[in-house]
Amino acid sequence: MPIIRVALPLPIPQLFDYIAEDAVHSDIGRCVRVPFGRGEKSGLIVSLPAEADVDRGRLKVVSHVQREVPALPADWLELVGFVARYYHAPLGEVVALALPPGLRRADGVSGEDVDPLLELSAAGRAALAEARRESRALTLLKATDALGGPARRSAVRALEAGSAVGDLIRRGWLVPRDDGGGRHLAAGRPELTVEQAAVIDTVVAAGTGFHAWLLHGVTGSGKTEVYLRLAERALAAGEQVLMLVPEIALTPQLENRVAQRFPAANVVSLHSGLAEGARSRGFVQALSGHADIVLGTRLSVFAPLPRLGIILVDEEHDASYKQQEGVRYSARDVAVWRARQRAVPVLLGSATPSLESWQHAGNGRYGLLRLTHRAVATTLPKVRAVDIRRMKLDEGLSPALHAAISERLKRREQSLVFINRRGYAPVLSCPACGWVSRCPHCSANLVVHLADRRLRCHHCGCDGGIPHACPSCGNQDIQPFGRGTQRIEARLNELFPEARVLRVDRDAARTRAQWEALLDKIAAGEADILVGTQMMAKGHDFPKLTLVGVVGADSSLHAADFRAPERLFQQLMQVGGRAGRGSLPGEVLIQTEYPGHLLYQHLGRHDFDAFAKMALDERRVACFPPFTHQAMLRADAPALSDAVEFLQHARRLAQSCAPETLRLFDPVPMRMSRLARRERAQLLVEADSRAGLQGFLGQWMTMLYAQRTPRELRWQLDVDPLDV
DNA sequence: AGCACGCCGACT
DNA sequence: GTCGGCGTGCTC
Repeated sequence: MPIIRVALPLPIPQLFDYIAEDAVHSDIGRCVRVPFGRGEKSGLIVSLPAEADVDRGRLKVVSHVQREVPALPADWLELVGFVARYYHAPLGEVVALALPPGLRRADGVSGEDVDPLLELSAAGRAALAEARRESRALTLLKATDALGGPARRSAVRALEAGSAVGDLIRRGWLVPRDDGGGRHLAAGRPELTVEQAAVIDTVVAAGTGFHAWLLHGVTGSGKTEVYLRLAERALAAGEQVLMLVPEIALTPQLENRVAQRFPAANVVSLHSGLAEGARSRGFVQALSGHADIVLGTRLSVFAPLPRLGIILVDEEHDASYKQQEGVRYSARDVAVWRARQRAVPVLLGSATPSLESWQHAGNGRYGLLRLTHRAVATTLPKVRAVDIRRMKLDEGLSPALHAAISERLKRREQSLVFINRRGYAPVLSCPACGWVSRCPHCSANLVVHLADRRLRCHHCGCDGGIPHACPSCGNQDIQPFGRGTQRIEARLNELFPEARVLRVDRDAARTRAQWEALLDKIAAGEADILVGTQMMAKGHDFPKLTLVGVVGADSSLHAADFRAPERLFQQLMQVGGRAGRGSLPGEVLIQTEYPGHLLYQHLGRHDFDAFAKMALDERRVACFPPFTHQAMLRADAPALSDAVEFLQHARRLAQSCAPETLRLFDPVPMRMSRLARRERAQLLVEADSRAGLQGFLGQWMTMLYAQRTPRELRWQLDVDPLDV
């Protein structure tokens, strides 16, 4: 009587055995429904053990084995196994995170091939030949023919008059074709620059097999074209491409570009915003090998790809690759492991690489590839630090920035005022008694949103009305203190009444549709001055944008987090890169009280190498990553003392098994110690070697899982934490 | 995570 | 005398 071992989505590190009469070895990797306790759960078969690890009499019988979908292959089980081991998470939780929910529930998946490959039929060619008058159908047929080969239904739909695609199929002008023709390319790809060609040659010359590359390319140097060419080579070899992007909502442009370049390829996009059915279908297409390109956010690193040929990670420094809840994996790091496992190349690209990756490139673990020239514009923008120490600012705007904006208005070019704070003002305060608007649930201030007259917490989302008098002393004269996007927007409207001011922050672009509408508006030149947060820093081209003014950058110069300077440099470099991407030269003005600060100096010279060297030297001296390896144990409870007590207990347990080289810090309240009515504390663990850290964490977690914790207390481990 | 079992305070 | 509090322990 065969026994199956099943991973279930439970916060405990055990697997559960069941009896399955007809189970065979090839059922490993299949989804199942099993009786569990009083109810039923869905999980994944991970092995067929010869003997159960409990008395046979206790085993229950599996309810259902999902055999309509191909089983997850052994390499995929290894992948989730690695993630479970490295991040010390229960295997079942990793499986639950990696599998689309619909698939894991082991119910059927409908309609796999939703994007058929189409080509012109003889009838279609005839219709094209004898066409005399224009019609929507003919316009589309012509455009489809111009692609020069077979194309996916979705690619045809994206063409002019694309909505007529159903009509063309009904008339028999376009017919399905079943050959896996993902190799066909659209005509008219851009010429490569010398640097781009050299980069591709280097990757190609290294041959197949595992190679990790760091592609450092300045903004506008055409990294995407390098990705597309490498993808093209993989597709031509009949391989699948995995392309990771930070946030799919911010990169519809890339999605379109990939679809346009490879009209016949089956491009599957995977992200958490997808409807359940679509995500399951995409995953199954990857699994069955019908997907040619998987393009998606961090969770797509778990796509099973039987013909995987290359992994591309765009904007590899981006923090959104790190999951910030549950299993706190880094998709970028998992991608590198995956490439090694599958013996394929992986390319990490960025204009501002993470210092971790930069260090790997420096010591030869990664090959370093460079794009030092802009492909799309003549020069990099001129960066200038504006010394505001002796200046009278107008609502945070310096005379220099004011003048620069006026100049752009005269020349009918666009300006961007970049401020990393949304809302009207970061806090409402009373000058008489010192009262400030605090969030009742978090250790954060409530932000003034004047547009809808609310006080809002950016951490837990709660909001309330703006009081007319100080709730503490009754003073009528309470003032918004500090500046956010809305306040700058309001002042710019007063200063430049003739200009069209457009605010671009998370409040203005709450949905993907709103965001795309804003992008269209900017691209169409329907705005003169943009006021934006970091959303504006992501890779978009605005040809008429020639000025970026940075307000309030200094605040992150002395932040407590040792990664703050790295993030600031990355952010300013990225947002500065928005200036002058068309034929017009760009300019960046950074308002600062520290014009001599080395960070700004390096930025002014676009000298990432010098900045990275400085930052890495500081990290080496201070024994921070990437020179040490960290893990963070976090606990949260309604009372701070409970969280701290648990961590102190955990620390005592750790001391009993910690090697000499391990450094255990004291439990401390987190910087945002109170969040959504829960108090949070953390305990940092540091080691010189990854192996030393991992060995310790294994023992420590075993001990911690064995502890019974008070029901109101929750804890989780964060390996390689980003926020310390 | 659920969910049951299991011992101590205010109610029909 | 019961209903129910959540502490503790198990789920193949």
